[in-house]
Amino acid sequence: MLRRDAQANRVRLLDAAERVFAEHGTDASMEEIARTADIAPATLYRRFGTKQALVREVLATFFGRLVDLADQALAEPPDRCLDRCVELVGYELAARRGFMHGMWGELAPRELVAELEHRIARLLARAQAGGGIDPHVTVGDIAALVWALRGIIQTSEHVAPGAWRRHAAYALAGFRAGTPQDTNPLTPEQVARSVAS
Amino acid sequence: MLRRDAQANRVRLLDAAERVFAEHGTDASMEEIARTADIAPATLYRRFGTKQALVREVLATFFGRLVDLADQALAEPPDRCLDRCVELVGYELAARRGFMHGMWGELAPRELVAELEHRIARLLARAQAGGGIDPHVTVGDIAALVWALRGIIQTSEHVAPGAWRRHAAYALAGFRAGTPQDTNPLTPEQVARSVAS
DNA sequence: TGTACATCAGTGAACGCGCGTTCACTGATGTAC
DNA sequence: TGTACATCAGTGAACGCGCGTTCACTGATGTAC
Repeated sequence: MLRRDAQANRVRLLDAAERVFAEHGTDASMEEIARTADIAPATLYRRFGTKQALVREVLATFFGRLVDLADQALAEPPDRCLDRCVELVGYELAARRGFMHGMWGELAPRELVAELEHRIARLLARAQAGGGIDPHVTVGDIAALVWALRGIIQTSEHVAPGAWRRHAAYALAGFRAGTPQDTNPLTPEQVARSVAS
Repeated sequence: MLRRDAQANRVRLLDAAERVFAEHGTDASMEEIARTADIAPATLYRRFGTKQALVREVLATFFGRLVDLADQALAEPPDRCLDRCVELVGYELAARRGFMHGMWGELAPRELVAELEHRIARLLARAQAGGGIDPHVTVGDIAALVWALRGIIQTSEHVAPGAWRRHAAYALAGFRAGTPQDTNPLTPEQVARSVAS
């Protein structure tokens, strides 16, 4: 059990870390976080041990929010639930642009990611059963859409805000239309010739 | 005019830089690049002045390749040229995963980016005129698709290789189908309530 | 073709800065009586 | 309720490492004759 003052500072530090990371990415220095919280850097270390542990903790609450959003979307009717989930997640990502930097893949909390995938599977099944989504769409395709939005937001949100919404709309339209056979795919030889290795 | 030995080393250094950056991202150290080229770090500085200049130069050849790919795609018939362009660019991005890290937006060569946008505009016009692409699709939408593929490749290429190809196919299907009116958009209040700021 | 010299290339070692992290110490909190 | 003490919190200063960058010097190349 933490002492009262320690607990209060812990909350302030987490708060500062979330804000700083969300804005400047996880490359932001521990010193900046401490300064934002108006607490000495050494205290930050007393509470979280290492920077990695701090990042992990902030990411955990972030993924927790994503899971919440997926739950909200599950309450929508089949023809809207998937769209709603994508939209909510997009807004969340856009509000936390800094988190997009680098690959937090390794620091992501395993259980929460699994949790999220589970919700997405349910959403997708629901949308395929009664929402007109192409049965060939997989959970991986939905995950890819999320990473896609992440990429758009990271790259261009400051210059073309809202571009991710248009992209999501077209991707979802594609999920409904299905993909035609690729009648003229590139052969591996063509790829090798065009793309120097 | 560079001396013969200097010119040769310059090429070797650029080569090493491209390979190292492509694999480990532009966070890779100058020391590693020098080691890869089997040349002393100080020489790297004699040739390129700063790390930023080196990155800039490597990125320029990268964007040059993208422009080339767009040109290749322009030779295809209207119903295939856009798909082909996206496919080629995707392979190129996947082959240079390291470049995806961080935002090279500021270091990207302005003229080549403009050049690329110009080709994309021509490709899009061609595809809209005779290739069945929704007239509402903009150049920004195509750019967003590229950033989207970038995001997917950066995040998941190592765990789900080829996911970007499926995503591209669905997005392009959406570009053909067009987006329906969003009959039930989230209000700003709903967004604010769901996405804590 | 051979030689002498000026020029610029290559380089090992060191510098400086930022940043994650730790130390040694002072101060606040909670508990036992 | 008041006091004494043990425990853990907070902190300014310093440490160490990685990395971009520079220095001072030796060595190769090209050119003039």
